[in-house]
Amino acid sequence: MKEVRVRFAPSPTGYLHIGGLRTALYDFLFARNQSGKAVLRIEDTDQNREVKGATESLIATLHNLGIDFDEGPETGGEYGPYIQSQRLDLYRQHALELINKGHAYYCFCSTATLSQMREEQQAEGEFVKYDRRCLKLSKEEVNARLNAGEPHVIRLKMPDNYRFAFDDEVRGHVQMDSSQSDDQVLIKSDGFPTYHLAATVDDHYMQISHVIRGEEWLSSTPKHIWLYECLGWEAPKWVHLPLILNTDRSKLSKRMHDVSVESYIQKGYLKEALINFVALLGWHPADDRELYSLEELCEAFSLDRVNKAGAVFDLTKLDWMNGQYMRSLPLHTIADRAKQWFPPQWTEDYQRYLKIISAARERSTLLPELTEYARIFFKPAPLNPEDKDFLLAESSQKVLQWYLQQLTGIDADDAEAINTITKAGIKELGIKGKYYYMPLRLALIGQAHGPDLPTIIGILGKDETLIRLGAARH
RNA sequence: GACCCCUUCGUCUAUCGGUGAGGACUCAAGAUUUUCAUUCUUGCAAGAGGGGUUCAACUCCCCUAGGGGUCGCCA
Repeated sequence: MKEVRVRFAPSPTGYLHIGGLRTALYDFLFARNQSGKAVLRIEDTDQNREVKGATESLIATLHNLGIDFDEGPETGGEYGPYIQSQRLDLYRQHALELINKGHAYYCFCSTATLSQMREEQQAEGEFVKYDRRCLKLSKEEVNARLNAGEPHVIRLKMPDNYRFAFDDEVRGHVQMDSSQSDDQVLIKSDGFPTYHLAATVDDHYMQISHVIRGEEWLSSTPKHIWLYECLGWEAPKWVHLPLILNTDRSKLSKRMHDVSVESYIQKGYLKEALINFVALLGWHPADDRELYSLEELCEAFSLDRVNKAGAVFDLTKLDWMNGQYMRSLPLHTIADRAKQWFPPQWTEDYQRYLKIISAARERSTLLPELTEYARIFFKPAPLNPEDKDFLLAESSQKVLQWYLQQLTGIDADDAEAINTITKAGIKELGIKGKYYYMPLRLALIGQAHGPDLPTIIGILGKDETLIRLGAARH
């Protein structure tokens, strides 16, 4: 069997789209699963849309997520260059070849002419497509206008009355009539190729075995198939992934959702959760398992379990999953990832910082929430009036007084000893439940709810514990 | 509008002709916990509609409806 080679081919227009992440991930998983190669190719053929630095940030984001490509602009490889703007000659060469074979032609129509033509077709209720007026130009006239330096494009001549049929790996057999395909522009007037030409040429030379892309490409697949035929190349296998959807079931867009992967990372989502969650949007193994690491996904992934229907991007489940990873990942991993949200002084004492993260991760969904939970250990939360009154009550003061005395002879890290005196206090004072615990928690952290006493005291340390207890006494 | 794709709980999904249609998220109730969180248990909730084929259809076929995608010198 032919070696599996797939490519992820984003345009450097600013950020990694959630849909792009899913495609990149499936490319990666499929390649790994099949012991094939995953190629990263930058499709920067639209000079108007290109954003400076986008390529670098795209590569960095993918790398940070652990999705590393075998070949690409930064890693190199034997099929480079992997940036389309560096392969312009190759595209032009094949466009010319198509013209020579009679499969493509020069077109001098201006955008104004074209839009007028389209308006008329629209008004007539016709299928909107190029009317081929430049195909009728004589060779002499074409050459004359070319020599005169007239702006022009090169168009692909689609066949008439042709039935395109192909087998899509997820959709099965798909058929389309050539009458629905426009004479696509192959080379733009600025000399750059369009996606259709560039991708086809590159996929061929990079020996791509499976073209994995979003369903939005399904209807232009006939154009690509035709290009392969005209160029005399063998077409790859087609894999059109279901779309990721907005809540209203339209294609996921930034109008309705945050769609940039970077922004989810900035919000404090963990890459493990993001990857796990996105992997399950459109693919699912046969069993009921929900939690998968990247490695496990590589092991389990297969194209034949990719769904046909689009999947709504549901943050609620992502949040749940993130919480799962907040608790299950190694403590130091969470601690390191959370660091950027913490003031430097809060992490100086690393052992103490770890204790804080350990307590806080149980109660957090996103990374920045850890900082909020940590706050109470550096400065008690300000008491609200009711809590203040509660703390002033006679029984509360008794608890505080007693606890303060008992604690003096105890090690703050000795959880067992703390539990012992805590229980002893209940017996001794005859105060229990919220009347016992609330004053202590209020005095120690300024709020009625939170971690258990040994945890709080262990983090605070003995000195600080005594100070806070003392400060609450009147 | 034309063409193409899609259709199981609110959401992500399992099921590849024979199931009380399963799991997860959400939500509700309960248990655990001094509290919060976690965790556990239970519950609510689905085959778009109509025809076929078959002893048997969520599963195969057809029609209808609904949703989506595409129709750029953007990808």
